[in-house]
Amino acid sequence: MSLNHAILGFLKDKPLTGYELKSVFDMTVRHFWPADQSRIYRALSSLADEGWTEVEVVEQDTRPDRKVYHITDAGRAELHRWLTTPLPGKGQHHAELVQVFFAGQLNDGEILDMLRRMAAMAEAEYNVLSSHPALSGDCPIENTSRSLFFKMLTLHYGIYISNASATWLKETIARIENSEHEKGGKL
Amino acid sequence: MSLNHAILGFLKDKPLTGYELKSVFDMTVRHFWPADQSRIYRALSSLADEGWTEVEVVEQDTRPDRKVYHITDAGRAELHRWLTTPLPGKGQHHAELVQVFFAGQLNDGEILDMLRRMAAMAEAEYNVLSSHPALSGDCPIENTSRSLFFKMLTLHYGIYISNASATWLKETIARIENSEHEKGGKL
DNA sequence: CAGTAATATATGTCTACGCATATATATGCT
DNA sequence: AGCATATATATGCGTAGACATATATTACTG
Repeated sequence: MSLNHAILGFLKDKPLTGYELKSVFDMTVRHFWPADQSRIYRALSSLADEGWTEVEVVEQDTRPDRKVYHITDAGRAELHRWLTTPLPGKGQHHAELVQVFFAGQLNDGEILDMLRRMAAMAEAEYNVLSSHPALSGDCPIENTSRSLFFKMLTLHYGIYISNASATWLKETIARIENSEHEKGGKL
Repeated sequence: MSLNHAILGFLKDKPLTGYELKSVFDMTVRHFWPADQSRIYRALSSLADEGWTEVEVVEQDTRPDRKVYHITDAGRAELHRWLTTPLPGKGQHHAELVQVFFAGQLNDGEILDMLRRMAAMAEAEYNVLSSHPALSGDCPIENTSRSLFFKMLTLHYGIYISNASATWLKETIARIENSEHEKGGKL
């Protein structure tokens, strides 16, 4: 399970609590691996059950005790195993494309609303990623320059793909505005 | 739920059985909406429960009776409602990017294996989509030229994105072969 | 003074999805 | 003769994920 292994990946750098992990996920991998708070806590339980992490309970007076998770040797081995194992390439479910696929049933106004909305989403995504703090050297996690290189790669991938997506949508909108779909224009 | 609405989309053209729907899904929307056989049958049950379809049982001697599903007026209304409703933009989970994100923990040989494998997958996807029968005019479902226009759009999107993905991976591989990640090269 | 955000963990529950399996028969291939 | 494939539907089960809610305190902001 990728969530478990992503957590191991973060814990390898530094011991963390569930609460801290939630904000680390949000600051770094949110755009390709959004993680729900409740799932992080449950994943942390299962990692400890399997012996891949150990819990250090830090008592606090005024707040709930912090449970700081440390990766074990077994956890490091499991992380390495997973990182070098090909993933079963599961087809992604892309509900927006289902809407496009059946858009012929709508009138042009409805279709343009749909596509403009999607284009706005793709552009917003592009803008969010393009203004990511890591791009201005403000990196929220500890990194060697080597590990930073690969973390930045995923950000650049997101920028690249959201840009491609937005471009495709804008071109499609332009084609529909020119009524190509009614003139039998070639794709 | 998109599966339910995709089924309604197909049934609007033509009444179909679960078995037929499975092959229609595989021939048309598989690349952005893979549908498990068991899920299709369960979806069909729930569509009938909600009154969006009606079942016509066609008896057969040697095989199980065919249950042909027809869309109802309520079903057509629901389909239109869904097609014109913005989807809650859920972040996709992309496990391969998790592997790239933590790839700094691997050695260069392991990383190149990973990226070459991913590039091969992306290229394979690109090749499959590029040789889709619909591109040579061999279209497996009934279509007006208007509805065909939008169905083709999703195919072109897949080709466009898988190409972008493969290009990004190949460029990344080249950069690592040139050891940019060890020279502190800029991204 | 009241409301909200931050710190911190945890459970309950629903749904979608994936995989396996069950049942039954005809046809075609090797 | 045996095996795979196509036709046809259905249930069982495990897991991941989404969303809500519970608990408890401090610190800030209007």
